[in-house]
Amino acid sequence: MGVEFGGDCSSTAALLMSSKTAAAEARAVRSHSEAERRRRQRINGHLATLRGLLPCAARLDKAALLAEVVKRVRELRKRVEEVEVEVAVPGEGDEVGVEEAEAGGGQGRVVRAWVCCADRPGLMSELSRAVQSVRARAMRAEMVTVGGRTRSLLELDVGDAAATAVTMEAGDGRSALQAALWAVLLRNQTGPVENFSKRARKSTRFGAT
Amino acid sequence: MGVEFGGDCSSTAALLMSSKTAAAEARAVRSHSEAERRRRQRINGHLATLRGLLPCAARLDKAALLAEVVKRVRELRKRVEEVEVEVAVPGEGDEVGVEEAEAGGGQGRVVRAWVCCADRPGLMSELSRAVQSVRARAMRAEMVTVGGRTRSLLELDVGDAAATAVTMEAGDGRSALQAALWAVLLRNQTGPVENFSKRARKSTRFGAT
DNA sequence: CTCGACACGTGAGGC
DNA sequence: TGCCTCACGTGTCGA
Repeated sequence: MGVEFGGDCSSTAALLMSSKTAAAEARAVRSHSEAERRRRQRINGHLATLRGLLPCAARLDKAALLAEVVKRVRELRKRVEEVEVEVAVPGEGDEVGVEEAEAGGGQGRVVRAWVCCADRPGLMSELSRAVQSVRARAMRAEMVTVGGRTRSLLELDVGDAAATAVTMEAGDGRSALQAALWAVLLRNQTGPVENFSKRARKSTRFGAT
Repeated sequence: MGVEFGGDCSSTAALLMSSKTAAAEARAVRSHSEAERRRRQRINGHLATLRGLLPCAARLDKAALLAEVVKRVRELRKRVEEVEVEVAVPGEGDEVGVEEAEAGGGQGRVVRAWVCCADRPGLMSELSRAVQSVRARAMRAEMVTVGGRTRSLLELDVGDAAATAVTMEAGDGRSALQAALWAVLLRNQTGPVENFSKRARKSTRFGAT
């Protein structure tokens, strides 16, 4: 309302203010609105792309769509961090690690163990036997091999560890597991155990987050 | 420009058009602009959240930010589809599947196999031996166990399969692998093989995208 | 001064 | 009718 009368007002204003920039301003104003329109097109185009990318979020409020996008990004980011950062590309050095997992699962102690070494046939079986040898159970295992080197991550349920090894403390259980894993790793080597400590790197990280 | 004169124009218009809705429209107009302002706040709020969520995309154009978000969502969606949809939560029915992977890795045929069955100690070792029995090599393995049921995904390098089994065609190699995996699965059962086909579900999906 | 990005108010259209 | 969402043109600030 009042816009159709605004023509008179603005023309009056134009006559009053700048006399020389009459048609020049007209072009400037038009280019301005066109540029703004293009900007909106870019934004809404990306918004439409996101709408297509999200499965459930067709026909959604522009704001609600963005909220949904935020949710999805958070979910996916968490998923990736869970499984991808942990099992990274195998490193150059041989490595064995054991650490307590955060107390999320509930009953039974959960331990996270990883081994990085040269790949060889049967390695998976040997690791599995090592796990069994300390009375642990693999809840979840992941392994990646590239360029002849392999890295395995084992999420182990060590039950109520005290029951299976009454005389052991928790620390002994961990080092038993670690020793078994080291044994698997060293079975690959030419010489026996004399370079044991030399090959040990940042093993048995504990409580790292 | 002309807006400061618009006050006169609009009041004139108000006097001319509807005499009774004078102050009512004033309130309506104000509420409208306020609502619109709130709408903008919601959108920009979510936009800011996304800005914080993306690592590299601080201080970015609003449109460029959305483009970056689109990119991230595509990346993450691909990642998740690669490793998470395949290794989903173990189903209720026993299942063995073998399929050719897309030709991404380069040399050597890559086969993707999965097994879903009841969990038991030593299952991992048996699966590993089954893989070895068909002269395949595990490039990558993933396994998830929940509620006593387990599902494993194996990405196998079957080398140049023709070399290890000269008389075999590719199809025979696949079914050999599948038979070995079925053998592992059935070792768990009470009765032997009579319910073989009853337990077979959507096994040996092939070429699915 | 021009260009690009932003927030604002406003008209149109959908429940 | 009122409320809501959207696109539009515009004023404004900063390179």
